Amino acid sequence: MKTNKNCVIRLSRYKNALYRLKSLGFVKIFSDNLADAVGVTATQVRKDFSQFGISGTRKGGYQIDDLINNLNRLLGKDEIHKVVVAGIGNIGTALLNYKGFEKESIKIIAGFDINTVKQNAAGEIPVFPIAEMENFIRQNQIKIGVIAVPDFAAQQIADTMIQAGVKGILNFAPMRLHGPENVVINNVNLVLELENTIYFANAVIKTGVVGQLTASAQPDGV
Amino acid sequence: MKTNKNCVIRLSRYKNALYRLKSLGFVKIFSDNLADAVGVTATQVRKDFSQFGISGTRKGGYQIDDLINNLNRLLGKDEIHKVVVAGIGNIGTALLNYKGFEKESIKIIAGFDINTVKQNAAGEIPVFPIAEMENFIRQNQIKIGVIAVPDFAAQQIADTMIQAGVKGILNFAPMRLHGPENVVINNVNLVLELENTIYFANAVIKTGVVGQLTASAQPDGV
DNA sequence: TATTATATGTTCTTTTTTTCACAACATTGG
DNA sequence: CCAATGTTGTGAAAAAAAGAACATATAATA
Repeated sequence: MKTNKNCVIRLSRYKNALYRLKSLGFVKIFSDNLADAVGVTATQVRKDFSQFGISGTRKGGYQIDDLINNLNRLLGKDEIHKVVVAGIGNIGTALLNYKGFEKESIKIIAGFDINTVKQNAAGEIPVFPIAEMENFIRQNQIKIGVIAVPDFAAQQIADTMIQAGVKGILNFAPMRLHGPENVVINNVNLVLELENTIYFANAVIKTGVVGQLTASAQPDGV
Repeated sequence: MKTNKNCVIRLSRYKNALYRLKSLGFVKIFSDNLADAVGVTATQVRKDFSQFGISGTRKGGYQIDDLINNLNRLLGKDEIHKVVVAGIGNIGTALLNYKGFEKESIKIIAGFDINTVKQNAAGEIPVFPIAEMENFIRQNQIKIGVIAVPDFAAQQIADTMIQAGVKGILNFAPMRLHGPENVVINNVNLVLELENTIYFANAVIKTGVVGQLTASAQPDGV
């Protein structure tokens, strides 16, 4: 199958929206409702589902529970994913505190920081010295790491993670990280997001309307 | 001119990379170097620049300072942009503490929180009760707001901001916000980013390589 | 059970984005 | 001053993504 990256990202959004709709009491849904909720066209929704072999019934639309199950399966949520976080500053702390991961089968099992004040081996999610990260990753066979350290330290942390066997990195440091072909690095740059927001807002202020933006995020491999 | 959204986002990335390269001592740069630094092709870099009327010299490449100036101008960095942040939790605090905005002409001038413990009118960046936000935005003619409150409160905060005159919102709450056509809402969903990373990492683990992902982020207007 | 209204699944088009290829031009060295 | 080298800028081609349209299936209804 041709794996379309934007498509996968949309799948995540669908799932997200479906959880919300479900919590509102909906049981079934039509492509155009879901399209509205996510901000794409109904055709796109159907096409995405079709591409991944998800089908509904020709007049009844889609069962939300079925959809969620299918999406979870596709997105790999039928197994628990263990994640470690390097850098327990504000963003790292936010992630450690966030309660919304469990239903996604994501479990942050440890944090690492160089600052002894942040360390706390007895916490609900323990925080260890960064020197212990490599061993920890190896021993627990962690495949996903989050980098929330200052930029100057980021590449080194990434290298360590990769060396220890991590295959996916979510990077919040404001720089592009490099790694081998078989590791996915997803960069989220908050400054950049704010800048873009400002740019488009300015465009709106000057021209009236920008229309529907559907711009690029940045899972960039390597 | 046809404003290509992805293109604008790449411009931000170029600028980012250029600052880094400059700090490393580089003075001029070629399209392929920059392409490497950002993770696109050299042609793409030249075409983007061309589209926005930025030019280099045929054998000397581009002067980094010129580029940065041009990009800043294009991205609206020749004026200071005042920003307010609603919700001084972990992410809100991270933004308030971040020192990298100044060189981008972005200035976070106030935070707002419902929790009196977070409030501190005398701080370097003052934090006021959320009830004062609307007036503050009006009086200071703020055009950009950041939402870092829990999901259930997000839409209401957005409505208030928009009512007060905000034209661009950067939303960290894990849900799609709605607003009128002439307001840009840029959603950054950290859970979703982590999920996507996991998905693509799994793909790597199973198939060996995903190749260069260039997937979508989501400035979605409305 | 037959009929009708409605939503899907898919093909075909259109649009957008990216890449290729190369002419034009600047710099460097003889 | 000329040739050799190397990089830009851009039009044309290719690829990818999104959208429109419609045939087909199915739920509801009588």
